[in-house]
Amino acid sequence: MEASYRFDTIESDVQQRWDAADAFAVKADDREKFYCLSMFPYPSGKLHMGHVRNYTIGDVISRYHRMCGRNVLQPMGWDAFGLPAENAAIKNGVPPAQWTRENIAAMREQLKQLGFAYDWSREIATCDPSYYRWEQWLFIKLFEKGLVYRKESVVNWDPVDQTVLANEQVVDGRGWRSGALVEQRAIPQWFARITDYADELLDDLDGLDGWPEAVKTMQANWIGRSTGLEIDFAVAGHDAPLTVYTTRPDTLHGATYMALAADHPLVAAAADADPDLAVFCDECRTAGTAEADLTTREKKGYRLPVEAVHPLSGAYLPIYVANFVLMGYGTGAVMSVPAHDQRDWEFATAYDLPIVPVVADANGNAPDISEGAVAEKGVLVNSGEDNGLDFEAAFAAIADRLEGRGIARRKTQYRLRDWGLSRQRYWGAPIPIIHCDDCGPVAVPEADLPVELPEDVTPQGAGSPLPDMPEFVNVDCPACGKAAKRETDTFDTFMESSWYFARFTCPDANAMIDERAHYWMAVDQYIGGIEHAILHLLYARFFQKLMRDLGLAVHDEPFKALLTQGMVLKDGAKMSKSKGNTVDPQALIETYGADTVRLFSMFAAPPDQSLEWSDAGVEGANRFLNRLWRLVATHVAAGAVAPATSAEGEGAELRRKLHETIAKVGDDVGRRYTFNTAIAAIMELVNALGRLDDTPSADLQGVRQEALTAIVRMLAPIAPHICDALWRELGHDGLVMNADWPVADEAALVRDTLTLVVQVNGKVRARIEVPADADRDTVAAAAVADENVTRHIDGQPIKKTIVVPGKLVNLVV
RNA sequence: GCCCGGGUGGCGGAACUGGUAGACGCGUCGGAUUCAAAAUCCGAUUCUGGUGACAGAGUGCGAGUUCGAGUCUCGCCCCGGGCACCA
Repeated sequence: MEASYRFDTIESDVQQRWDAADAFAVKADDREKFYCLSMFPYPSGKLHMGHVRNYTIGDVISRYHRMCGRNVLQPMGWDAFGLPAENAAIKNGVPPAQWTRENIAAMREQLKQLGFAYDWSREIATCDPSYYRWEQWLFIKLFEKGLVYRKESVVNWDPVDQTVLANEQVVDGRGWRSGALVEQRAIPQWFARITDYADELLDDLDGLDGWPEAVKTMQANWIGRSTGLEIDFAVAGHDAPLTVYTTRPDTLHGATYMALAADHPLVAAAADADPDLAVFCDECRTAGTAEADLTTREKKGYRLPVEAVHPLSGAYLPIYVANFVLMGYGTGAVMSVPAHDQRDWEFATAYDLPIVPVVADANGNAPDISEGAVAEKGVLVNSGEDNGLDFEAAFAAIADRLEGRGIARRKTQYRLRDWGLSRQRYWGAPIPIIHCDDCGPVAVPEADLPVELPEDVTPQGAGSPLPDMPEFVNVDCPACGKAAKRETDTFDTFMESSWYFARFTCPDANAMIDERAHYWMAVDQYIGGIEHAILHLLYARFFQKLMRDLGLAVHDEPFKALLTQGMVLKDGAKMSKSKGNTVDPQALIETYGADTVRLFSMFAAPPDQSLEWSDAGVEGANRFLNRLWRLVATHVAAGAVAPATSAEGEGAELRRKLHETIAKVGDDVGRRYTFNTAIAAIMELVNALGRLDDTPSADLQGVRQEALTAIVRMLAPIAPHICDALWRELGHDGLVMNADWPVADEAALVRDTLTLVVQVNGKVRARIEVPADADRDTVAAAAVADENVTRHIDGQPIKKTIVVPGKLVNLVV
């Protein structure tokens, strides 16, 4: 064999073997299936390190399960609609369709170079009409079932560019291109009733054992199910009451004012008579719609000339318009209890409103509210007949009383809002609706799907070109036949990524999905960035349930297990062009080969943590592969091999190390997903083999053959090209990916003696060697007998002896 | 601001169930090889004191629980992700 490691010839040769064998195409069979999916990329132009890391993790898991004998599906595709294509079109004058398809071709090439084991026959690009026609179809089904509806909703409007801006395109309240102050405009948009599924989406989290707790917690908090009380406050001089929702009816006695959204009907009426109020309301509306902006801005209010009546005390409470209350949340009105809610406290302090504590602290005293609100639950004070009740009792008593008077209702509420599906953009899937003056919005008939997006178009920057295309817009109403207009909004791109995992199981199905999905779904392992913990993953779970309820799918959840990948950093910061700290994977592949890049990506950090990129570390990974290659070359040169027979001595030691490593690597790769520690263990074993003579005894040569055969298989999922080549150099036939994953020989793991740590008062004072089967007393006696231990005991009586079998002895004096 | 993570040598990280802190790799230093260099190989490498055996300190900061805490509890600081139109 070649004396040195030539990654370039090896990688191209091995990839040709895979292609010739069509090694990654799969179909349903009798074996246990394993569906491994990495989040598909947006085709931005070329791969970045985050992609390399994500897809290497997925490939390692896929190849491991293949070697364990499972029928592994690992597909790849393109999340091809989105804003960057339109930006590129404006900048370069290239149609988004062309730009996107060129990027896909380039990135597909890079993925192939990296040697990922994808079944390319299943490739999907979401901008293809053959894909998005089925989400148009789904939308129509939801429309028929009443699960999508139209309502007014606010968008960021750039008055100069005459276009709707994404939140990302609003910088400090101004349009990123025009610099104009962004306005908020309400326009009719399509929404999906994800709130109808809120309970199921929340409750089913409990069954997702393979998901990180952090993600489940984030989703649960996002859905935010609460049980509270809806209370009507009478408004002096008005017939209509002011309705609020609270999860803390126990604090009702402490309500000292009310706060309303600028768009609340009560405010609108008052604003007609008060120009200053109208101005204030406009200011409230100019701020962005992002929740972060809303909660961090300075709290401002404007007092209305009307007052509310406290339902228990009958006191008159001032009513403010407040810039931190939004009409879109709850009822658009809040009862403010400044003693027990921090936001209310800040507002009350700023506007000099009374702050009345009504929940006692742990000692039963009125809490200290001089520095801020106290939100902890406790026993009521200053609350008249409700004094002394705890949270549950106070909730029940107050709810019962108000319900009895017909001015309150117990209610379960969600923080989750319905999903806005409409985007006023060109590069997306058209919403299959026709607007007719007589019939209203009418679904495009199924036979007319897909509604194809005209592709030979280059947006110029002043909004979507679709409304200006009569050939697209003008159409006859499918219901009455009269002239009508096509909807020109397109879908949110989360639509495409909410069901692609199911389409991969049957990419050519003449339906959204077919029965092949029943075999492959659910995804056994899903891998992607933690930044998708809420939105994408929640929408995908929602779609799975929609597809189930339409009779298309049989599974309740799309992803059995989830691995959230950490970010790739350089110099402690996220890689970005503006910071100039990017690393181009292409250059590294060309310098060191795909296997080195893959190996370093897996070695530098566990997958769920952020990874600090290091060029020196890449060289280290490359050095290791060189060393492994030379080790195999030396071994092969040493000649014929007898089977390993070692029962004692150096051979037995080495075999124990080998089988300990096999056990550890199997656990690290198969259960823990800590590929970094698996690689470290393999490196230790390779180091141990490197200490042998080049031409050892026949016995040791046999052990070395056994070890190298195991190492090459264990490393094959991570560095598949070099391992495939080494597999054949070691005298094996076929592809290493079709070999069996090694299994540890229990007999080789047996130890005669153990090393225990001896502590005196919790400090390590000695290490002792004891027989593996030594009992407690023998171990304790050996510990006390140690010279250094005796010195530290210093004649003092031993009060307590703690023996942890196989680990340590602690002597307490 | 709210929700969710993270913080360990000069650096990336290891320590899985409360039981030897620093595996493995990088870097650095010393040595071998070489005419010389690269590559490769060997050794050392948490800090402080000591020739050494060894001793003391040490896992963001401050308290606590425990025979024993990087790991558990409470309070803080800093960094990152998400916050509904970036994907």
